[in-house]
Amino acid sequence: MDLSPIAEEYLKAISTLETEHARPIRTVEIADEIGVTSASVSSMIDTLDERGLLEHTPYKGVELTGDGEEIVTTLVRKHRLLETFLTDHLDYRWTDVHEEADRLEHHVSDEFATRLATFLDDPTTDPHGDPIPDTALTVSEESVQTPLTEYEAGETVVVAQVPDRDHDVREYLFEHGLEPGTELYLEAVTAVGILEVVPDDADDSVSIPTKIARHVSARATSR
Amino acid sequence: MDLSPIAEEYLKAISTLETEHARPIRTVEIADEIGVTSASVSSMIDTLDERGLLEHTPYKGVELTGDGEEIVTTLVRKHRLLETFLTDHLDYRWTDVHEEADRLEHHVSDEFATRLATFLDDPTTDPHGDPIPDTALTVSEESVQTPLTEYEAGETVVVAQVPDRDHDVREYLFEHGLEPGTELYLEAVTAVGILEVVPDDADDSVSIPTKIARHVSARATSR
DNA sequence: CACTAATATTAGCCTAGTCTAATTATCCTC
DNA sequence: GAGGATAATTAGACTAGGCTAATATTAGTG
Ligand SMILES: [Mn+2]
Ligand SMILES: [Mn+2]
Ligand SMILES: [Mn+2]
Ligand SMILES: [Mn+2]
Repeated sequence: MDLSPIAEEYLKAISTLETEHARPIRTVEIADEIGVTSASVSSMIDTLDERGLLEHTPYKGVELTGDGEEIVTTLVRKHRLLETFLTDHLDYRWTDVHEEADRLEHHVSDEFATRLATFLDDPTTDPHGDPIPDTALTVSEESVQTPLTEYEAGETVVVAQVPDRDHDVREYLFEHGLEPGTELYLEAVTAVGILEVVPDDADDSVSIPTKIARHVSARATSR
Repeated sequence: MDLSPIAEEYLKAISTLETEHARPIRTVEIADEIGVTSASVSSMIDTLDERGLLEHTPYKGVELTGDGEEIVTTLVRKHRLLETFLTDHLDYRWTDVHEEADRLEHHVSDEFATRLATFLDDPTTDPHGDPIPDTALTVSEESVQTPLTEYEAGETVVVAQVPDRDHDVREYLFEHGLEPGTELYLEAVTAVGILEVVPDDADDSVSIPTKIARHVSARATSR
């Protein structure tokens, strides 16, 4: 039988946490990520385990199986293709596409994804700079990207990735003209950790709190 | 609170039956249309009545209220915009779009519909020739269209509408080269009611059983 | 090593939507 | 106008996913 959108959301959450922590994921972490109680998570873990999508060691945590990961990658591919379509063709702001894609990813068919990818000319990154898995569900090496906080005053970098899920961070970046592709001159790093940067299309410098800059990654300019 | 996709499907079914019969709709008719038991329908009727989306006269039948009709029209608009997108931009055959649209219509936001309509250049008919309600949810007068069976041998007509939901009928029409816009010369109507027609792009005539022709509507050619 | 805090699981209840079986209402025919 | 057929509703049970409260396990601290 087919997996429900809710079950799929659990798999995605577990995958995100695995990438973040590189170790088995605890019940309470999933509960926090999704916003349900630990009791609900325990029960969903049972059903996902029975379907062979994860391995559960009671009182220890869970790990996705190959099958579980495959489902997640399919979802991520659909999600990022949808986000790309929304920004590139429906004129959505890149700050507004995540929620729509997060709903639709569970309802578009594989056929739809294949055809949408062709329509979009097989894009490799989404509007937030995240890689789009290809048809074989291979994720291109997340090219070496470094948090903005690792650079030093005087350097010029290009914004590579911005967070897709945190509304406030998205709005902050949008309002200050930062998005994937924006070139930045790193003017100064203040004592309290605020970065003063000058975007390529602006005259004045913009202050970015560390709390936000930590989640923005950038590449050194090839120039 | 928001309506579930399932509740929305009930409203659509009732609306379809109302259009077809122009009288209050009975429980068993809804059950047949959706494929559930009468007991399930009775219970859903209660919830939709409580929400003011239909009026139920026990043992007599239901009628949609204005609010109920509005929800249906919004769904129909989304459905037909999606079908148009799928055929015109994702290269789906017009025979294959109904099912995808029937799922997605419940999950795309109003914002998405608005933007998709703009992207598509505000189309007024879908790939089956059905009218697309506009933003104000007005359905353009279903322009006078007559079933193919009403025409007589010797006339030339243009196919205006084909059925969107019946898989077998869709396949039959597709395989015989009939779709909205196809021009037909009505060669003969046989005693048993089979129509012999010649599509504009074919040399040979094609036989269409009455059972199918009844569901295809056409306009007399303006030529 | 025992105690406590944190975490996980289980038990039991709720809602939405489904079903079958039982009951009730309506309608049609004689 | 009564009887039987048909349709509608109600009762009661099941599943998925949620919750709270109770219980069990683990881990860390003294
Ligand atoms: Mn996203
Ligand atoms: Mn999602
Ligand atoms: Mn359709
Ligand atoms: Mn539908």
